[in-house]
Amino acid sequence: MEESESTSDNQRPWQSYHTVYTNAKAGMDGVDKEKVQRVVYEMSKGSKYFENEERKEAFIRQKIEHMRARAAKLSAADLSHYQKVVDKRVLELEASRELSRIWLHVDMDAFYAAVETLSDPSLKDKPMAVGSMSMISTANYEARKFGVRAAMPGFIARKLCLELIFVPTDFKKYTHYSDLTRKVFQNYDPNFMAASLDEAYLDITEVCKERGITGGEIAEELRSRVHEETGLTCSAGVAPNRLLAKVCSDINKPNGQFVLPNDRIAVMTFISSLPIRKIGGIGKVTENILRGVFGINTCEEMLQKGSFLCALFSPSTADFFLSVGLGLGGTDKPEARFRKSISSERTFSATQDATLLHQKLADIAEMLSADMQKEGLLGRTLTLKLKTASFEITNVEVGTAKCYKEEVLWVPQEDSSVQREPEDRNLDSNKEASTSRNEEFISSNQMELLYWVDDYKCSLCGAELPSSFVEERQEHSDFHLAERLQKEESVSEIYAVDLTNYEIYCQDVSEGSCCEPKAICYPRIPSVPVSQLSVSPLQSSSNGIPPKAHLNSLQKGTKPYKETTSKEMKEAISTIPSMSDIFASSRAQNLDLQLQTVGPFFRITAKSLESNRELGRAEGLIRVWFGGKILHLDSIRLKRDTLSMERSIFGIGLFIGAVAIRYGYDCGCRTAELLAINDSDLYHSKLVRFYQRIGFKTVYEVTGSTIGDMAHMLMWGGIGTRMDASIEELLVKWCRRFKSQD
DNA sequence: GCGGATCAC
DNA sequence: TATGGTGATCCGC
Repeated sequence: MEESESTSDNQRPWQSYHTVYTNAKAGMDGVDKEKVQRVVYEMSKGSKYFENEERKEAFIRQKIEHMRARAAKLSAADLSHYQKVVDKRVLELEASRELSRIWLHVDMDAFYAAVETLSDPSLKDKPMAVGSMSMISTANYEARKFGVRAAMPGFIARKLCLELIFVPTDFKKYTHYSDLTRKVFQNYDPNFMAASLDEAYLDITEVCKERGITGGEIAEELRSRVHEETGLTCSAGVAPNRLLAKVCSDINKPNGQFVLPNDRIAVMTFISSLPIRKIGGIGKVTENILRGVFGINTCEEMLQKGSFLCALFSPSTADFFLSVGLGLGGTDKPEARFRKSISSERTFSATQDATLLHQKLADIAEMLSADMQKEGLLGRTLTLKLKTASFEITNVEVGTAKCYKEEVLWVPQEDSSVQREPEDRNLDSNKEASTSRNEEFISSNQMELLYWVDDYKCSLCGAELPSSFVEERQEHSDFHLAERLQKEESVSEIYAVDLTNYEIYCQDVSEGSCCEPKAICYPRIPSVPVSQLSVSPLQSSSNGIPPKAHLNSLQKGTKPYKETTSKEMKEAISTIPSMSDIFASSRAQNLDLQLQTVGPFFRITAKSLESNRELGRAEGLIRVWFGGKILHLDSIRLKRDTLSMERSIFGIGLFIGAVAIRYGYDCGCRTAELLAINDSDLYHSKLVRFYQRIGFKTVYEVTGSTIGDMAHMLMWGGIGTRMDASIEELLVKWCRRFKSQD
């Protein structure tokens, strides 16, 4: 069997390319499947998409082999044990069989295409597809004769049918007609379950009883009423449960119906020869596995191979398979279903342009944000999805309660036209420069190692500090840290501002990392053409209340923030340094601090009152996130002049930080976030320690070693340590520092 | 809880 | 030239 397949592969290679398009589908009878297969193969061959499909198929084959081996290892004793499990489970499932309800599944015929034909009757009888050259949503029956079908890219469809007419999708129109159909459904089951714009499940038990007519008669009537209301045809299936009703509605498509009586024998007969692929939930992969490993083709065989299924699949999956074999599924009252996620994704041509990618992310984030606002929803988990040019997909998920790395989701506060100042992006330059700089930097690290000679003298400058001066030693160490950072800055003008680093990341990811998740060895990751953002799961919120209030009132067991604050904390908050405290205190140190804001962005500069020269600055922005506002710190940098000063580096950093934090507090932020960039291990650890001393806590290490980190790096502009701090806690912690100076 | 995979429309 | 967008679920760590 295998051999004959592989020899035929050599002569007719298209036979080995398994697309979903050749799968039996209504209106596809009489199609020259061989030709379709060949055309699809010829059009796909050599493309990135094709290569990815081959990878996926190889993976599935491997999975099948693995499972075969496991099945072969099962002993007679194992099998008899699992057979007992099956017998017991089948009895239980059988006992749960529900034959008293009548379900109806309605499925509009070629819905989008039919609606388009209503608005343009000239399309009637012509092969037509709704969609674009890249993707087809629906094809009318004329087009299906050529093998054109949903989910097929348009350019392949055109090859199959040269006269094919393309009509762009128009969801407004489809929604309108969908609403019309639903008004009809309403009359038969006010609680009908809409499965999509063009499909619904109705529990018609009551209507049948009340009117004393059969399910088939209801189906006829409903279909003709739908036609009267919309001019569209639909097909229906009537059966004792939803799973079967769905299968039935497909049997006499289009414009037909099929009734499966509420009778156990009828159901079992129906199911016995039914190909498993007809069952909702069994797709291409599952079908291949079940056939490849166990030789299962029909639902009946699910029961025959029950012991194997129980042995090799999880209980829930095995349960599903067994109920399919029994023709069970979906009879429960439709419970209130609520949305569990909301997402936005876009496909674009491959690029490595970091600015462009960032813009895409921002756009998508905006769309998502808008959708969520429209729906009045809040998220708890954020997922970033990336699809590379080779169609590999990777997700990064993050709980927003723990971590706020979604810089891309900042929502401009009032003026959305505010742009980042151009200064921030003046380094669209060469990664070579950056890389070599790093190498040089690393190689020179050793001479920069600080230790205390004889536990007394600084190895770098000879300063003398006994070990008992813990704080002073730390500050001295920070001094050298800043010195080092400063030197680097002098090599390349701007170091600390992010965004410009994207190029490095893209480069590192694309050429540096070889990723081997699971058994497949992927080649290098190329550019990143697709990105998706989604948020899940959701907690809905009633209208009009600001997000902050929502989060508090919705999180179970979590009292509003203020209430959880301890008494001591409350007292401390009342004494936290005000902005004027901080400014006064800084002037006492001959420091001139300034805070500038442009829209959501801010910059804090520290100048020497004596020399009027800049000593350091911090930049960042206030971004709105679902749980409230967040103070996002891009950088805290200290200037060269700072190094020659007597006063502690830590002190100046603290002053600048304090203004930023106080500003964030005044803006209503509860959290501050930053990335301690890791360009070299030595200074990174010091940087982290510096921020730790200020009061930040590590939330995540972005190492760049996993595919997933790619997303982090895109968002944060580098590898390093993501750190967060509670703004109130910081201010409380610092209060003595500033109050006492007053 | 996270990330990958599958499925449906 | 070119293979989508949205939402759900399950499995394995």
